[in-house]
Amino acid sequence: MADSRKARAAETEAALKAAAQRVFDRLGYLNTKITDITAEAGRAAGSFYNHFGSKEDLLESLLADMLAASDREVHADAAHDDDFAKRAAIRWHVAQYWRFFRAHRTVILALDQAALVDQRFADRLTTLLEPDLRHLADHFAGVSDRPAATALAVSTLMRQFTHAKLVQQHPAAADLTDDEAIDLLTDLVDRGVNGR
Amino acid sequence: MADSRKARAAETEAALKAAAQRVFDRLGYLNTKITDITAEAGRAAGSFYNHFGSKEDLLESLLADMLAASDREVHADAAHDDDFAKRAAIRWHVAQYWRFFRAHRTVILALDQAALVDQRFADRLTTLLEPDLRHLADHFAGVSDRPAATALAVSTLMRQFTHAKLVQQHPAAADLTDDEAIDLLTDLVDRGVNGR
DNA sequence: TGTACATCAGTGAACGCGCGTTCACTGATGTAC
DNA sequence: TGTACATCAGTGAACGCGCGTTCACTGATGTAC
Repeated sequence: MADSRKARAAETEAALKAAAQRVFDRLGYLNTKITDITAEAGRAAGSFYNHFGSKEDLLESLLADMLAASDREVHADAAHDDDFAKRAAIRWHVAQYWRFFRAHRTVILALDQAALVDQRFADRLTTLLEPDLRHLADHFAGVSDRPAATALAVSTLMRQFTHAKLVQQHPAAADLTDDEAIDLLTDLVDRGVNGR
Repeated sequence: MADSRKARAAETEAALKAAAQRVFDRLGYLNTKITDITAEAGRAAGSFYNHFGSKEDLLESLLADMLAASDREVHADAAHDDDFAKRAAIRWHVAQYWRFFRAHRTVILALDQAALVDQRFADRLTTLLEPDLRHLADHFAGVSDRPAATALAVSTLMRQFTHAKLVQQHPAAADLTDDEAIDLLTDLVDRGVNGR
């Protein structure tokens, strides 16, 4: 076969990415050394640099994968109800976020950690999240007199609560099923803005 | 004077702590090198180890200071209304948290960063925050059927929104005064649990 | 189809930078007599 | 009160560890003729 070399390279690159995710999960992005990743992937240390310029570069690559997957997921969904006066519309968005976080938590957390020590990543992340936040703010425009700030509050609430439950496995949320957690958040937001 | 030596040592230690806070503010805890701190304090690198065993040790010391200050602040306050069916009681707690975060933000953020890469700090932090969370959960007991999870959600909301506004200076919250921010959070929580 | 050479992915030992940490030294302060 | 010695805070050059990064080498795959 004329391109088994390219195939081998692609295989190694994929193996490094997969290994990176497992190690990030175990040690956290910041605590992970290049050689942790290559060891987990069963390759030599030098191999890493055939595929990525640095750990940050690899993370960028994982981010690109996540965004591609996210685009696919969003387009797969039918047009959604955006009337936040209705509880059901709010619940749909909360559930959407919950699923997204659950699917991509390793990369999301790695990005958070990278943003903490690297201003470039912090700016990058803000820019990436901005459209989602604006989208949320649009939904709040009909039901709140401060849609932008409310959207920010609600998105931070979802982000952190999801993190507490799914990553920290915080005892205060331990006995909630996913659906119960989604309902709890939905109620807080629905009543919080609709005053029901 | 018989103890001007002790006084000098105490002065240097205080200078190192103050310098550390300024540098943490500027670079973040994780990005700060020991020599950044000693340089900021105008001392030699070796001087650091006369007072602290490590950067973590210094942070522990700042944490102790913060807890002492926090105890004083709490005791200075008169007994507060704990009936969360009343908006005023909720607002008092939100405002209290806001003030605390504003006063101690540098140390709180440093602790967050330390917890990210050091499990010891993460556990430490969870243990330290546990009483506050329980306190909050008690207040929610009368108005929510899931007081523990609600307390967690509300505390993460306050933590992150305060962070977004006071640290990131997020554009979506830029035009809010402190009082407006506190009112927005109060409304979300009050309506969110009391369904008004 | 076979042979000779070129290219490429992968290897891992070695290099070197950054930074935490040490330690012999200084000068000032405290103590003993 | 004065002198001699001890103690201590602070100094900064030097040391060494950890880890990112390089690079000469290997063996396999692709290409030219």
